[in-house]
Amino acid sequence: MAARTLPLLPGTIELLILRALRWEPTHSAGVAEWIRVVTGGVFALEDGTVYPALHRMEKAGLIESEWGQSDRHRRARFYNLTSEGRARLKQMLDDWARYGAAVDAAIRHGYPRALWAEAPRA
Amino acid sequence: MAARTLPLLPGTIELLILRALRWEPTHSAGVAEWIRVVTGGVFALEDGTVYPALHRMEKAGLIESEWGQSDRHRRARFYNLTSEGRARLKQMLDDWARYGAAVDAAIRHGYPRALWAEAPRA
DNA sequence: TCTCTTTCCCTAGCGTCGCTAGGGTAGTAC
DNA sequence: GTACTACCCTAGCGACGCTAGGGAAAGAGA
Repeated sequence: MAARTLPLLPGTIELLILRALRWEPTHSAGVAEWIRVVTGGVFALEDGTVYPALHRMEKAGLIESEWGQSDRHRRARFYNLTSEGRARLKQMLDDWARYGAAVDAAIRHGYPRALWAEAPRA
Repeated sequence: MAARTLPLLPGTIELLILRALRWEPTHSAGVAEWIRVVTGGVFALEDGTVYPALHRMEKAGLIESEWGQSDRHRRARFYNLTSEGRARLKQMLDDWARYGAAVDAAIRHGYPRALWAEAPRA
């Protein structure tokens, strides 16, 4: 577990989508609805945001899809996690934890520069 | 404090930089170093990442700068928070808290869709 | 004095990604 | 059969972080 650095967090959507699909195959509107509900409305994604993300992720092999029928008897494309997607989810959860911890550490840091800087090199 | 939705977090850099400048005017390399140290190396930003961010933020009035001398006797541009920058920092801290809470809520959510979905509308 | 290294400054260009805006089709309701 | 809803999709844009370059100034050592 090396002290790998992290890029500056694009792709929270990916994490949320992977998480939304963890339980059962779901179509786009269902994913968006799940995200909206469980985040208390903090994230409210439009169609046009979710679809490209889903397509990107399918292309990347993280999810797969097939046509089915929605609750309301409409044609709908249901997405499901692949094993690669599950691995990715695991990694993203880990990254998120480290990311959040790092930002929190910076936020809570209480000392001015003079006190954290190392002594001048020899 | 309405249940405003949040965009999907670009600009963690901005938060980190504002936080780095909270204590005293610091030049670019100092900011990058502070971020690297307090995040335990999780974020290691290059010059080319920090400068555009600083310029953007100065243009936006969040920080201001003047030439000075670094610890190592080099010409260096020291950045400082403006009052607008402090207000922005406050807001970003709040946003970050809500953002993190929302993502955490989604991550910890333990129920499949069938159990969170509302009953079908009348 | 001359060269090398370090420190700090800066920009161009690229790829990714979320978002807005728009449009299409199939099923249901009236 | 007309309106409405649910679900699908894409184009194009702007923002942003990143890579990859390069340049000037101060000190160190020969």
